[in-house]
Amino acid sequence: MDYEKESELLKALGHPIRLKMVQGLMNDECNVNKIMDVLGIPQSTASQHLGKLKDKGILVARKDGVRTCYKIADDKVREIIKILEV
Amino acid sequence: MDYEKESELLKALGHPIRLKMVQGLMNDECNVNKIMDVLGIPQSTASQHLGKLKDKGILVARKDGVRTCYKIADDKVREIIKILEV
DNA sequence: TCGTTATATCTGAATATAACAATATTAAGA
DNA sequence: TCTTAATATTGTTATATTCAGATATAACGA
Repeated sequence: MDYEKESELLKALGHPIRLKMVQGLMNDECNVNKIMDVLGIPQSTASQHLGKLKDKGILVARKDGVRTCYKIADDKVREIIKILEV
Repeated sequence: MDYEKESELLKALGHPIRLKMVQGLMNDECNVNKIMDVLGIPQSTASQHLGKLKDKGILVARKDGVRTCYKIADDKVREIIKILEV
């Protein structure tokens, strides 16, 4: 196991807002605007958390005009979320 | 899902030393002294990390005379480690 | 081009975490 | 009781994270 890498992954998931974001993306892709509304947080805060999730390879971003759609990029992450959902 | 609680769990696992500790405890229980030697870190550092893992309910401690044996207390944690090991 | 919308980046203050030496505590044996 | 070994706690310093306002950038329609 690459302890540095995997612990970074866990740390990135280890924040309530980011955990909500990732779980919310388990089913559908979503844009920052929508995520921001659902979570009730300022736009810059949402963007920063999404940026961190992207940096760690948890999410990938796809540009669609002005919008940015994020989705889960790592199957390990999906499995971890499922375990926590039980 | 209790986002606060689960994200605290992930955050506690999200440190290379703590991840190594928990993985090392997947098979056998272990005392601080041994863990410290294996990881090559000062005793106080090891104790603090173990303390945090205990606080978050990831490990339980059992006193055996002067020794303290830690073991994994949470099956979700075992599953997460297994996923990361693949 | 201008205005608007969506998103990202910058910035600084507040807070949290990390490391580790020093010290305290506790248990067991001489 | 005195010593020693194992572990926990405390204090300090360095570093990282979080939040949110301000600002920048980019795409689109009028």
